[in-house]
Amino acid sequence: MSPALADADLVHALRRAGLRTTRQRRALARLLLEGGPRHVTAEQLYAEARTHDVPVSLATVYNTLHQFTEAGLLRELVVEAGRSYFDTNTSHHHHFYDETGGRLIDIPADAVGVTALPRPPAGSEISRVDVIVRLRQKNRS
Amino acid sequence: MSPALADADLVHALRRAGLRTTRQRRALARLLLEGGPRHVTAEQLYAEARTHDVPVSLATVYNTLHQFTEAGLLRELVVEAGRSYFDTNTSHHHHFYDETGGRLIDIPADAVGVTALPRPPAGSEISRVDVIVRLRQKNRS
DNA sequence: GTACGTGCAAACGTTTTGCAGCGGG
DNA sequence: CCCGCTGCAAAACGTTTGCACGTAC
Repeated sequence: MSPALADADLVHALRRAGLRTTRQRRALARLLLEGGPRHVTAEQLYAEARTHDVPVSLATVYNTLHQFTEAGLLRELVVEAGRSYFDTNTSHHHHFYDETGGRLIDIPADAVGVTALPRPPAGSEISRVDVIVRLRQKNRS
Repeated sequence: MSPALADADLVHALRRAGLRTTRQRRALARLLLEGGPRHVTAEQLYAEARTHDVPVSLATVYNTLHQFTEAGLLRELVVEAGRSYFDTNTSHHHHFYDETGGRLIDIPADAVGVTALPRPPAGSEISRVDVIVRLRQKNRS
C-alpha cells in the first residue's frame, strides 16, 4: 500500500539525527515514515508495531518518539488533556481536531494568516505557532 | 488587592448557571473570578483554596472546574501533555504559552487573523479555533 | 425529605524512571 | 569492548470514580 522504504534510507535518516540504528528504531521509523503524513499516539504505534511482529516495549516506543521529536523527525502535538500525538509532518502547518473521533487533519500553513501578534515578553522569542481548529459533530436533525 | 465580590453576585452567577450555591463553589468562584483574568490549573486552585483556609478536596476542585466550564464560566485550555489550564476569560481570544515557566498570557482575538480555512469535513462544524504561540527563552549569549 | 454535592481513598490511563542485560559502533 | 539502548516492572503524574455522609433547597 506504500512504497517500500529501503533500509539504507532509514539508516541514513537516523544517523543524520545522531541516533544509533537499532532494530527497534529502524522498525518504528519505517512504520512512521512510510505511507505519507500520519498522526499517531504512543499507544497506537505500540499496537501497530506488535501487529507487524516488531518486538518492542511501550517504554521504548515513548523513548523513541521523544528522541525522534528532539531530532526533528517528528513534531509533538497536544490537543487533548492526557494524550500526545506525534505528527510525521514536521513542516509548518496547522490542524483540524475532530473532538468526537480524536482524529487530526492537516491544514496547510498558507491557509491561515496570523497577523500582527503582540511582541512576546522580553527575553523570550516565538518557538512555534499552533493553530488548532476544533470540530464538533454537526446537529443531525 | 482586588475589588471584593459580594456574596450575592457569586450566588447569582452560580444560580444562573443552574448550580447549587454550596460553600465550596462560592469560595472557588470567588478565588477564580476576583482580581481579573486568570489561568489556573486544578492543583494551583487547590493550593490557593487551602492557603485561604477554604476547606475543599482536590476531587471537588476538579468537579467544580468542570461544572464551571460546562456552565460557560470558564474555558479549558490544553497546551501541555498531562495538564489542563482553566481560563476565567471565556471570550474569544488566544494565548502565548511560556514553555519554560508554564505561564499563559492572553492575546486579543483581533490581533490574530485567520483566513480562508479549508472547509471542515462533511458532518462537522467548527466549535473553536485555538491559537497557541509557544515561547522559548531567548539565547542569553 | 430528597436529590445533589462533598470528601476520601482507591482506580485510572498515560507517561517516566530504575536497573540489569543486550548489542551497535 | 564500551556506551548507549532495550525491556520490564514499578512509580509517578494528573485526573476520575465509587461510595458514605452532609447539605441546599
